[in-house]
This record gives sequence, structure tokens and C-alpha cells, in this order.
Amino acid sequence: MSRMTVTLSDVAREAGVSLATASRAINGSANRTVRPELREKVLAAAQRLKYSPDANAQAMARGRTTALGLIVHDIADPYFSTIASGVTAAAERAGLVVTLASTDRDPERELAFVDLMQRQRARAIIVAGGRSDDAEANAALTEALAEYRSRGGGAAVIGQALLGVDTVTIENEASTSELASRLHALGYRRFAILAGPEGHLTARARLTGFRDGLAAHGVSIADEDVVHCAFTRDGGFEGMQELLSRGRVRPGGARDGHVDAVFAVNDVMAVGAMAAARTAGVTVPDDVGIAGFDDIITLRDITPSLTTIRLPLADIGSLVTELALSPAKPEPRVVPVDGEVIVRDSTPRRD
Amino acid sequence: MSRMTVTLSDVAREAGVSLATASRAINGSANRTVRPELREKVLAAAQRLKYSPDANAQAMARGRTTALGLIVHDIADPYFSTIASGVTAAAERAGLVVTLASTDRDPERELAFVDLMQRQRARAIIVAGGRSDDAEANAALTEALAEYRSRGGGAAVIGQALLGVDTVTIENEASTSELASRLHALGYRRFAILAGPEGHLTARARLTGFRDGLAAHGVSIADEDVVHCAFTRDGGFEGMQELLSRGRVRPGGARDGHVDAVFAVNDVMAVGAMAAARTAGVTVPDDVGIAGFDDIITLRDITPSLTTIRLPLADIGSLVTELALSPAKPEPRVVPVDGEVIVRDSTPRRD
DNA sequence: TTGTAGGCGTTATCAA
DNA sequence: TTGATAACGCCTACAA
Repeated sequence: MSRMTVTLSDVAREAGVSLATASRAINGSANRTVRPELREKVLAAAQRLKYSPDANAQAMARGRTTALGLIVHDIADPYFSTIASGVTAAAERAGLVVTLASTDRDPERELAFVDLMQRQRARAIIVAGGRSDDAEANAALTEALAEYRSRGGGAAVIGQALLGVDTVTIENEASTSELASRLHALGYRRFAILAGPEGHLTARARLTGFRDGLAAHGVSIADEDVVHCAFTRDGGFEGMQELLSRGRVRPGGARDGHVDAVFAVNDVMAVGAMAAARTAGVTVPDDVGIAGFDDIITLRDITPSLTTIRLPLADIGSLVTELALSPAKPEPRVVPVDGEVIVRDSTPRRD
Repeated sequence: MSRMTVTLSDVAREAGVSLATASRAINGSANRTVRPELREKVLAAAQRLKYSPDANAQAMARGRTTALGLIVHDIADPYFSTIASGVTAAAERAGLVVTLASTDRDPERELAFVDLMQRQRARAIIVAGGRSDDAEANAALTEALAEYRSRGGGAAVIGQALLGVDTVTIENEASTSELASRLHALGYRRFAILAGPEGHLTARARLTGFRDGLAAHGVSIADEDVVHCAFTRDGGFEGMQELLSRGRVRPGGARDGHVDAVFAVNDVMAVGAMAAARTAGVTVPDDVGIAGFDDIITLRDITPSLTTIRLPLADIGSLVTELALSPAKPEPRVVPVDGEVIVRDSTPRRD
């Protein structure tokens, strides 16, 4: 092994120029002024020495880094990984590098990561994933982000606009309301909802919107038909089991008073619910219709195909990145994104 | 806004100690020797000033960073996102931060990212995702990684052991061979394979293993029943369409000479194939059996449930991270990981 | 135990 | 157009 590290000084010496000139030749500084002849010499020397600029040193000298922090609840979840793909794409376009944190829904780890990004002097932080109604956790994160922004960092969030920063919101209520109308128009009358965790704001909005949508048609949902459960596949599975054991959903189809359609507040829950139904000998959609939310790509081919609400997740990822990177306004911006109701085979027309 | 940035010097001054003492008090340097009394004073000052150490400056002064680079083909693909979750977990354990690149299978972007990580002086680089047989691209990446390692970086790969670095290999041939045997034992006799791209080494290994496994039972696969296609859901869909249009798979079940089971070299392809079959009025598994590879979690609930080969993807992610971080050996290590054949409803026993 | 001072690799300011 | 040289923020021998 030769010298541990080749520095710009080495290149300068090799090229027979000053450090300053070498620097200018290589990065083409603002007032680009290096005689082509010298520039060639420097570039050649750099190549010969396999010079690789130290990004940390550059960041330090320039006073700005090239990092972008992304916080997700769980990168293995297709919802988040699709958003992440949009974020990485937008970041690459902006010449930035994405630093990823998968926090497993732990507020403390979210805070820790914001702090970490602060220390890395990351250009911006993106927080994906619905908030809970844990006021303390939200306040802490709000403050951490405010502190981060007061030091010049950008920040943007996907979900609820309650962290005091630019936010891409999902039109949860409007789209679930629309979904409810569509299902009603298809002839469904008795609904149950796998509603997610009680404190989960996104879940709550979807529940509310769905209920409101039905109310507009004079249909209400009994409390016993709203089952709270985890926001995951297993949550959907267990929630449906609960409905089954309560006799709200039954094999052989809905009859007087039984549920004829189940709305799960996200796709993976809907899939879990379908599995539970299957296990119990309940046929979807013959015995009961099922709808979800998100339109996860990997799940587009399940049978029966799932009625759901499509979210442009990758676009949302790009959008939130651009928000986080654009110069901050005095007032946080809120960019709403629509969901599109997609009716598929899991909720056929009822007679 | 007060001073743009509060530095360690500010803290030192505020606490009435020297820069060195402040540094030692805050990070607890090697020979931790700071009177508790002073340490308290420094910590208090830091808190008062909301001091946040500059990770870049620290990295520079210490001569080592805290970054780990992860290269995947497509983070939205559940295969890669699950691996990524294992990588982030292991990285967090090691006190590192993961920098993510989603290269869309573009060799040039892979190279560019290795170079980028080199400049960031990342501690290690992990490359996930099967190689193609593009000798030129592989050689270029091999060289880039070698260069990176010669400068002290760690590197490890998931897939084929042909990049000259530590590798976690998947026992593609052994497991597909085993799968073939199991299917044969279930009574399947005429197979087709959705084989992925011709140059894709992982796809090729799975094809080979499957063929070999069948050969051991005296069964061979006609060339016309091996369909090359993209390594994606759409590839599986189109491949199956091809089999259908060739009349190799038909509605109403297999009869003399028709295919009674289709092996897709990964799960998302298998799902695409099932969709194509469904579209053509071919019932799975009644008319034809289908098997995949990977056991993607999100797909565990599809109907009929998919016979596949389970890979511990998250564990593989952690494992490859540990490899990349462990001190380099003169010879690259190769750690093989077994797949476990899981027979489900998509390939029931044939009479 | 604490402080002084040099160094990490670049960029940027200011003369020349 | 080029070249010294001072930052950038922190760590760490070395000295006191």
C-alpha cells in the first residue's frame, strides 16, 4: 500500500501548481478561472494518483453537506418502500444522498434520528408515516424539527399537518367518503370497519371519512362493527377474526343484520382480513365484500382483486422531497394529494 | 437568529474551560479524564447553548466516518426492501447510518454510487441484487470495489461470489433442485419455467437447479417450455402469456403433453403468471400448478397460497452487513444461505 | 487533570 | 490567472 490517502495537495504537487489552483481546476469553482493548459495538467495528475475528493472535508469547507434524511416506520412495509423509491429518485435529481432510518414506529428513535441528522448537518429531513395522537411525542418531534429548521435545515412530512413543517397530506376523509358512496351505490348496506389503532390519526381519518360517506346515504355503522386493531396484516387478520367470532360476518353470506362489506383502513390489513375470512370458510366476495386503502403494487394481483383507494406513493415521495428542499416559507405549506377509488372484484355489485 | 452555529469553542468559553477539556467532557475521549465537576459544567453549557456536534468535523478529525452505503436495484421491490430492513437494523447496532441508493439495475449508477461512497469515506458498501453476466460491468464493479477496499473500506455482496469481496450466496441450485424433487413427488411431470432474463445469474442458477433436480428423476424440460422474461411481475405475466399462446398451458387442465406445473424463478413473477393464467381462464392450481422463489412476506396471503422457497431476507441483510464491517480477510469469504422449500396450495398433489 | 497547538482535506479570501 | 493563507469544527499528542 502506498500513501494511505491521496489529498488535493498531492495532486497539486504532482501537477506543479498550488493547492488553490488544483481545487479550482477540479471542482470548477464559482469564478472558474483556470487556464485550460493547467486544468488539464491537474486533471491528469488527479487521475494518475486516483484522487478522490473527501466529501466530508468539502462539506466542512463549503459549509453545506449533501445529505438528506428519510425517516420511515418500517422500510420493509411496501407502503414505505414505495415512498422511499420516490424520495431516492428526487434526491438523486437534486444531487443529494439519502440517509435512511427505519424506526419501527418508536418515537424516541425518530427523535434520535432527527438529532443525528442535525449532527450530520443534513440538508433536509423527511418524515413519512402517520402520526399517532400521542401529544407528547408529537410535541417533542415538532420541537426537534423546529430546532432543526431554525439551524437552516429543511423538513417536510407525509401525513398530518401537525408537526409545524411543510406537509403532504392524504385526502383520507374525502377518498374514504367517496369509497363509501361507491360501495353504497353497488348495493352494500351493512358495513364493518377494521379501523386500526385508536390513536392512529390516519386510521382515524379513514374511519371518519368512511362513516361520513355512509351517513350521507342514511347508513350508519354500529359501534360493534368498528373493530380496532393493529395497522398491519396481522391486525387485519385478528380484526376479522373478531368480527367472525362476534357473528357479524358469517359463512354463507350476509343475511338480516349481518355485515355485507368490510372496509379495512389499509391494503395489508385487508389482505389479512381476507386470509382470516378464508380460514373461517367465509368466501370473499360472495359472502362478504372487502375494501382496502393504498393500492399497494405488490398486492394488485391478489384474488379476488382488491377494491381500494390508489395513492401515488412514489410521486408523494418525490413531492415531499421537493417540499423539504425548497426554501422555507414563513407559514408551513400543505399539499393535499387525492386518492382514487378503484373498484375491483372484492366488492361486486350486490342485488 | 443568534450566531448561525454554536461550536465546541463556544461551549468551552461558556463553561470557562479549554477547547480540549470541552471535547473530552462531551465525547468522553479515550483516556477519559475530566473532573466530574468540570464535566458537569461543560455539559450544562452545551445544553444551554443547544450545542450539536458537527459529525462531519468529527469524522474529519477522527479519520473515520459513520456511514454505510447500501446499493439495491429497486427499493420498492419487496425483496430488496426486506433486505434493507435487515441492513438498517444491523447498521444501527453498529452505530452506523445507512446511505441508500436505488440504481434501477443500471451498472453505471452502481459504479457512480461506489465512487460516491468512496468520497464520503463510508465505512463499508453493501451490494444487494443478482449480477448479470455482463462481464464488462462486473469487471468494472469488481475493480471499483477493490479500489474502495484498498483504501480501507469494507464491502460485501449478496448474490454471486464474483465481485472479489465477501459474499452471502443463496443456495439457488440446491433449493430449486429440492423444489423440483418435491413437485415430482407430488405427481407433477411436465414443467415449464419462467426463467427470467438470459443473462441474469440468479435466474440462471434457479433454472439450472430446477432442471437438475428434475433430471435426477428422469424428467427433462423441453426448450420450448423455458421462457425467458423480465425478473419482474410483468415479466412473469408476459412469460405466462407466451406459454398460453404456445398452447403449452391450457384451460381445463393438463392433458397429454401439456404443462402441469410452472416454476417462476421468483415470487413476483409467479404472481404475474397467476394473473395471466386467470385472465386466460386457466385455473390455478386445478389446471396448472405454480411455484415461486423468495417467499415475499406481502405475498404470503395470496390465493391459492404460493409454493415457494423461503429466504430469510432480513437476516441476510444483517449478515451481509456484519460481513462488510468485519475486518477483511486476505481471501474473500463466502457464506451460503439455505432456502427452505415451502409447499402450499398452488401445487397440490396430483393424482 | 487541564491546556496548547498542530492537523484532518477543502474552500475561499485577498494579494500578487 | 495564480498562489499564500486563513478559515471550517473538532480531535489529540504533547506539555504543563
